[in-house]
Amino acid sequence: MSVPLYQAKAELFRTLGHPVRIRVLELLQDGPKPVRDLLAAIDVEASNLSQQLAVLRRAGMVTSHRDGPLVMYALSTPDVADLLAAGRRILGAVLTDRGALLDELRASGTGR
Amino acid sequence: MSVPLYQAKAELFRTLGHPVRIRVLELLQDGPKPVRDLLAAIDVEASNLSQQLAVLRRAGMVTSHRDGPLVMYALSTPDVADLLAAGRRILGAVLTDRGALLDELRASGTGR
DNA sequence: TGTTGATTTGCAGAATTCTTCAAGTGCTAA
DNA sequence: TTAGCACTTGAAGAATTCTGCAAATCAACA
Repeated sequence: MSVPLYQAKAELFRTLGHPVRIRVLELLQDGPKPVRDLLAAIDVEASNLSQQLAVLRRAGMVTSHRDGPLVMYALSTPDVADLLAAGRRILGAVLTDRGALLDELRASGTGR
Repeated sequence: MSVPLYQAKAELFRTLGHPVRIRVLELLQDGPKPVRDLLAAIDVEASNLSQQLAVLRRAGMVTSHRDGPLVMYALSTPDVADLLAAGRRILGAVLTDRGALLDELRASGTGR
């Protein structure tokens, strides 16, 4: 398999590797939203949000268009929702393993 | 939703945001493998591979154990395969959109 | 035409992540 | 017990990514 392909895959995941970007995508799962709403929901500076939106745009994960005074954003494909769901599942699996480990650690006596 | 949760999700995806780490996970989909095999398949320095394996281990995505002179690695949960598959799907969607855009760009005449 | 609200852009410094080199550990077999 | 794979760890410099501030753009409206 070609190296550039691995590169592309890595970049795709890296695009999701930021809390603000994840939140934006999750909010957009419910449908298109103007920046103003994202800003109200996320607690980040406007310029920072805009930078993160630019990252998502460059990666082709969202699209935007101006609607009067507002700029609307939307997921470019509903597949994004699948990816987020898959992420949630793994996080669940990993965290419960961690939890189990933590319990085991505590039960083992001396701790740390 | 709590901020640490978004942090955790972002870290999960960020873990996948590296070509070598992606390749390792894809290779491990076929079953456990010793480092030596990964090294033969990936074209990266041993110490670098080891660093990337450590990242995957810390994130809880793979587990390792020594088997005689070799160290074996395995996916910690098969859910990882789903995530990779979801990634492939989105990459497909995004790249075809890009392709379409590129075609449109070319057809439009002046280019750029 | 002058303002104001909404969003983006350009940057600089801080923080992270990558890559590589050198050195260290664990196991096996001569 | 020494030699030699198989891997991991530590550390430093290079490269990339984040964050916030100031300034610019764009539309609508008084």
